[in-house]
Amino acid sequence: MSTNGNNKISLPVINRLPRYYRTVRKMQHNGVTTVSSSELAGMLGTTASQVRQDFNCFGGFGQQGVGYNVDLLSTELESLLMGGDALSTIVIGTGRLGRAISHFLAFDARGFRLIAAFDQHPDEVGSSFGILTVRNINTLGDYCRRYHPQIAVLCIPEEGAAQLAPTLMDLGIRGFWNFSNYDLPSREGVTIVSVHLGDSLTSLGFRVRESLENNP
Amino acid sequence: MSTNGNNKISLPVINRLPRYYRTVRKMQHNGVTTVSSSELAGMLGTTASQVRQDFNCFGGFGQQGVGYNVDLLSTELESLLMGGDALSTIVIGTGRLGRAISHFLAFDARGFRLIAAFDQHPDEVGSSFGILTVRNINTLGDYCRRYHPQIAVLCIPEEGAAQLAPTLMDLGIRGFWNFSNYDLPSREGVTIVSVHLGDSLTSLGFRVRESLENNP
DNA sequence: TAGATTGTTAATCGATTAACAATC
DNA sequence: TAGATTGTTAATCGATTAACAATC
Repeated sequence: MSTNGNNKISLPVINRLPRYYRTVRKMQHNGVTTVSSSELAGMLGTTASQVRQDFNCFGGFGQQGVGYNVDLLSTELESLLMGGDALSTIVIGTGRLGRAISHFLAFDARGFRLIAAFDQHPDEVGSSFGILTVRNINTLGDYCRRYHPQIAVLCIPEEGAAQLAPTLMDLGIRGFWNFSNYDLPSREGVTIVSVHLGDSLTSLGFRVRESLENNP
Repeated sequence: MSTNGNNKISLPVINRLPRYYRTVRKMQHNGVTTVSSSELAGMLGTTASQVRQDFNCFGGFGQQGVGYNVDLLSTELESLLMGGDALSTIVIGTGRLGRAISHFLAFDARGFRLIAAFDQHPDEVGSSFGILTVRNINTLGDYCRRYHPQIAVLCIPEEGAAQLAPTLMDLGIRGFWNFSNYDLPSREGVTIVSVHLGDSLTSLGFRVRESLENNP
C-alpha cells in the first residue's frame, strides 16, 4: 500500500528501505515465495521487530501466521521507492567522479533519468558524455528555466557547490545528490543527500587506528 | 588529548569528527583564533551541548569562560583523525569508479597511502594507475602476504566483493572502504565503512517523490 | 483446532538536549 | 569582581526492542 497517511516516516526507516528492497529482490530471484520477519531480520542483521515496525509504516502487507509474500513485497517496495515518473536529473561537474557517478546513474536508473551534464572547463564542454554532450555551465540557468530538471548531482569542488546551490534551488531543483565537501543549507521542499567521501574515509581511518591500538 | 581512556566513543560522535575538523580548519584559514561551542554549533547546524559533549569524549580542550582555541582544536582533531603512520591501502577494481576514488584518495590522503591497485580484466592489468600499475587480481594473495596492506577499497561488483571479502580479512585487511552493493559480514577487529551509492540514490528518490506529493 | 506469525502497544535503550555548578 | 563559557550531570526525546493479543 502507499505511505500510511499522516504518519511521517522517519529517516532511519527510509534509509533502510533500499536494503529491504535489495534483499527481497535477491530472494525473489532465488525463487523464494514467502518470508517471515525473523528470516528477513536474520538476513539483514537486524531484529524481527524492526522489520515489522518498518513495513507497518506503509500499511501491513504481511499475513498473520504466514509471513510476507515475496513478490508482493518486492512490488510494493519498488513502487514505493521508484514508482511514478522518472525524476529528471542533471549532473554538474564532468570530471572523473562526475563521469563515474553518471555512468552508475545511467546504468542503474532507479527512477531517475539523466537529461544533461554541465561543466565549467572549456575543454570539457562539447565532449561526449554517454549519450549526452557536456554543456557549458553558464547555460545552466537557461536550461533549467526551459526544461525544469528536478534533481541535481553535484560533482564539483566545495566553492562551486557553495556558489551554485542557492541558484539551483531558486531554479526549482528539488533534490541534490551532493558529492562536494560543501554542506548545502537546508530549504523547505528541497531534499539533500550528501555523500561526503572525505568524511567517510576519515572516519574509517579513525576507527581502524582505534582498532589497531587495541589489537595490533 | 588522546582518546579518553575506557569511554568507548559512539559511532555518531566519530562520524561527526570529520565535520568538526573541516569547520575548524576553515576558521583557522580565516584567522579566527577562538571559538565557543555555540558559535561552532551555529556553523554546523547542531547544538552547543552536542559540541561540548562530543569534544569531551577526548578530554576537554576548552577553556571555561573563553571557549576553544582554534589552533589547538585543529591540531588535536588532526592527530586524532589522521595522526600516526599512514594506513597502507590497496584498491580493488580499476574501473571508472575505482579510478575516481583512487584519485581522490591520492590527492587528499588523510592518513592513507595507496600502495597498489588490482583488477581482473586482462586489458586493465598493466595499465597505468596514477603513479602505480594495475596488478592482476590473482596476485592479490601473494601481494598481501608480502606487503601486509591494512586497508582495501572495494570498487568491484557485488559478486566479486562477496567472494573476496573473507579472503581479504584472512589476509589481514583491517579496514574496508566498500563501494560494492554487497554488505560485508562484520568480523572482530575489522572496520567496514560502506558507501552504498545505490541505496543513497534510492532514498533520495523516495524523499523527493514524497516531497513532490505534498508540494508539487 | 493448534501452531505460527503478524500488527501494534508497551518497555528499554541510547543519543540528544537542557541545566547548572565550576572556573577562567 | 562580574560575565562568559566550559565540563558534566540530569532530563528529554526518539528509535529500537520486547511482548502479546489478533488472526491466518
